[in-house]
Amino acid sequence: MLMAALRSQSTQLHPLGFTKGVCNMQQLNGGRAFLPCLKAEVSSAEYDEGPAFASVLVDCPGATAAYTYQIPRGWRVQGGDVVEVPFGSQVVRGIVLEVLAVLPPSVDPQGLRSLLEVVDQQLFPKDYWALLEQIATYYCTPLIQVVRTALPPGVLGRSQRRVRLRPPQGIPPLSEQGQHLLRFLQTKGSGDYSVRYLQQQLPKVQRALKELERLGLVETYLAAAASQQPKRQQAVVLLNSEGKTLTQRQRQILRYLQQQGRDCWLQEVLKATGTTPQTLHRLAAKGYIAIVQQQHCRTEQGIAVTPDRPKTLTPAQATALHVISKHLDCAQTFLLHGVTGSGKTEVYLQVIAQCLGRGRSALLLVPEIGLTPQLTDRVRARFGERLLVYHSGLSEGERYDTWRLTLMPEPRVIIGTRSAVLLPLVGLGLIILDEEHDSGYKQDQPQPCYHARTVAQWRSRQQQCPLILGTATPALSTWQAAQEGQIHLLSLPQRIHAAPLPPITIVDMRQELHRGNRSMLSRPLQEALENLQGQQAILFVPRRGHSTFVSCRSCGTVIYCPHCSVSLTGHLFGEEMEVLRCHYCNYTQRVPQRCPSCGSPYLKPFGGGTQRVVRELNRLFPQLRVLRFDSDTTQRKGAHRQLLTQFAAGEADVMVGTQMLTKGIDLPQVALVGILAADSLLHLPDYQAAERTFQILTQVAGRSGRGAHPGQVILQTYVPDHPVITAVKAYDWDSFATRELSSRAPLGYPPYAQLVLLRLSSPDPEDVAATAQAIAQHLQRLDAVSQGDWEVLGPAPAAIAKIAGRYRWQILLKGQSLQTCGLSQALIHLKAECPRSTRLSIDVDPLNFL
DNA sequence: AGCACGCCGACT
DNA sequence: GTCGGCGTGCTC
Repeated sequence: MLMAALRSQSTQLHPLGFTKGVCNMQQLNGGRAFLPCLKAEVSSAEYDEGPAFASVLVDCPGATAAYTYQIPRGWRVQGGDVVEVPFGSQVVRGIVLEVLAVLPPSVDPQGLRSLLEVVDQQLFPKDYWALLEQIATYYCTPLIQVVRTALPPGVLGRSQRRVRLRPPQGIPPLSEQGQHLLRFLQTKGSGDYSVRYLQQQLPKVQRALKELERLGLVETYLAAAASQQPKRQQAVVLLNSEGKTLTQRQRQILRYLQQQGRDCWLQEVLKATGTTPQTLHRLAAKGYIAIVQQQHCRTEQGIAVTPDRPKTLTPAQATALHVISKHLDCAQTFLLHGVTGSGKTEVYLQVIAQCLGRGRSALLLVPEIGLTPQLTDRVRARFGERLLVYHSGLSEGERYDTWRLTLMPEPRVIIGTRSAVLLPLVGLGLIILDEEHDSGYKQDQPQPCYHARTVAQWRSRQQQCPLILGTATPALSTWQAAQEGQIHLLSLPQRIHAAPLPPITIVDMRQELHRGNRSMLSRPLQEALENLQGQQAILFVPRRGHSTFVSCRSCGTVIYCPHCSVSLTGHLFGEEMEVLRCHYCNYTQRVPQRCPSCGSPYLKPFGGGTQRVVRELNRLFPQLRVLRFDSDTTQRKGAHRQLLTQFAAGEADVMVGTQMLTKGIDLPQVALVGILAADSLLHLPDYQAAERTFQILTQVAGRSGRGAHPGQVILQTYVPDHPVITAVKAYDWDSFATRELSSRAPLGYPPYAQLVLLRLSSPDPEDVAATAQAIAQHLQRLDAVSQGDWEVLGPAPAAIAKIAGRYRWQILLKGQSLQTCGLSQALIHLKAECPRSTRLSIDVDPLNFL
């Protein structure tokens, strides 16, 4: 309740507290921008108007309300400032919500403490703050947690308690633990550790620490939170390019600077002109150049690509572009529904160009950055230095700098994953979600469990700019909204150059078995592989190592993870050595020699993971060169790109891979796509199984025949008559969507209702079960539920009943619009009802039910 | 998250 | 009696 009051209050007050959000922007420098400066000058004379207090949102779990602090005399503090404050025995950071002239009556003046430091300023443009509050409200997440996910690393963060050795002195008698700890500190490195680390490494550290501290052998101290700072480098500024007293060398340097037409990094000049720092300093002394410290932005630099020009559009592309460009000032959402290979990207690029031309930035969201190097390259080729890339794989420095750059209104193209929708993005004029159906846009791990599409829709409304959702296989909710007219539907029904979609052949695997073919590769697929004739093939195996579990052929026992209730998956290390690994917690063990249950030696991997397919291929077609493309082989940084490049260059004939193959890969030489086990997707325990299957199969099929060759697709299944399979075969999106929607309506599944999933977990199986029961009962008593607007399903153990030693239960809520029924507040307060051992997470509009 | 405070079981 | 386990509650 306090939080709610605070929130509504602060929303009203913010316009006073927040300034424009962008401060002293340095001028751009040859396409290279500099970061906004960090700290405003503090002058004691001007702000001497009596006591002031700051209401601070503290970055500390369990502290969701705001706390009031004294602002030291002469400090200039505003809403949105990041500050460091004392909090209990620690020092933490927080955000100033508002500045108060009088102390709220609820705060005891005796216990009042002061701000310690202003760490950062002007990070929250007014609109941006409103967006974060909207996310917090909609996704039932404390505001501070939303702020924490939105800010780049190194802005928040807390101090840590550390220990260090004091100068050596006589060693008095010590307890066993004391000796142990002292020896640990002395032998390992500097003898300076965080208490947290020591607690993980050694038993009973607390006690031993106190002992050593009492005897003066060690001291503990509070280390400040690690801050990111803009990086500074020496730069050369040209002041005067003409002069009489110049040497040959000096003239050459000045000419170079003149040609560049911008400030250059000192290192860059040295390298380019082959000169020495002394020469440059001599030029500076003569007044021709200045050498200054400037901020250097750590933004991801792509490999150099040859510039690219806009392409001629097909009539359908041209129509789509024309319609969108008439709405560049409207908060209109478009569904760009284009079959695979229909040239959606070219439409994006040309809309982006128009947006930039109007001086506004464009945000291009992709499901996973590593999977779309081709798209990134194309954007870079078209827009060069205006491109910024943002995703969680960047270094902390890169993320910090890129984040700050988007505070400046300079028009840019930002390409990024889900989290990029949370960038401040001042001057935003266009948002594009490529592959909008992809579930990678939904966060389901830490709260807020936001969907990038939902947040993008809010931003589009806030900024009065268009939002383009592009895909060949829309999410059903998107499709439904388009049918109802809330979204403007734009179709690209044909491939570029009117290339046909590859025909799909369905192979009934039951008959294959009947005919005595026990291989994972059906005869038609084997024949197609034999007849590749220099062209390339992709074999798709749903899910990594799906059903490569190890089972005993004698008694049927399957080896499971001791921590999670999932079977372990076999992995090849080198040639033969099999290792078993858990997909959830990464527990790893060797394959046992004998079955742990019956002792039989016939313990064998089962089913067809990517590795087994590769082995089978090698056995049947030793002449074919095979590449494996899954999360094992693409873990290294840049491995995605490397594998794709290798394949594109024709260094392999067949690529065997998982889901990753479905995404944005454009390989003209692929003439054959084989789908090995379509069924395992269809039968997942999930109401979206049909939708997902249709999407994945259609996307994979679309990888074929993108070049001059027509291409073909062979789809293996045990249920050839399943409506999803027949719809995929016919490329009949409309009838599939209609059918699927009409089956969801009576069950009250989205888009006909809203779902909220409560996930509970605890190391104690009885604790979770009991808590889940208690919460479900509590929910039953709420007005929205007892009046029948909302339904409580469960509690039930989760499909994966245990992950990383925690037992999991869930409760599903189903109803109409969470926002209007007053349930959100009740959900937020549920956390307080859980015992410490159980964790509760609230997932609004969940997509992942495992 | 830390950290203090406080209430029960096994020892000098 | 006290030391030391960890369950509960608070931090402006």
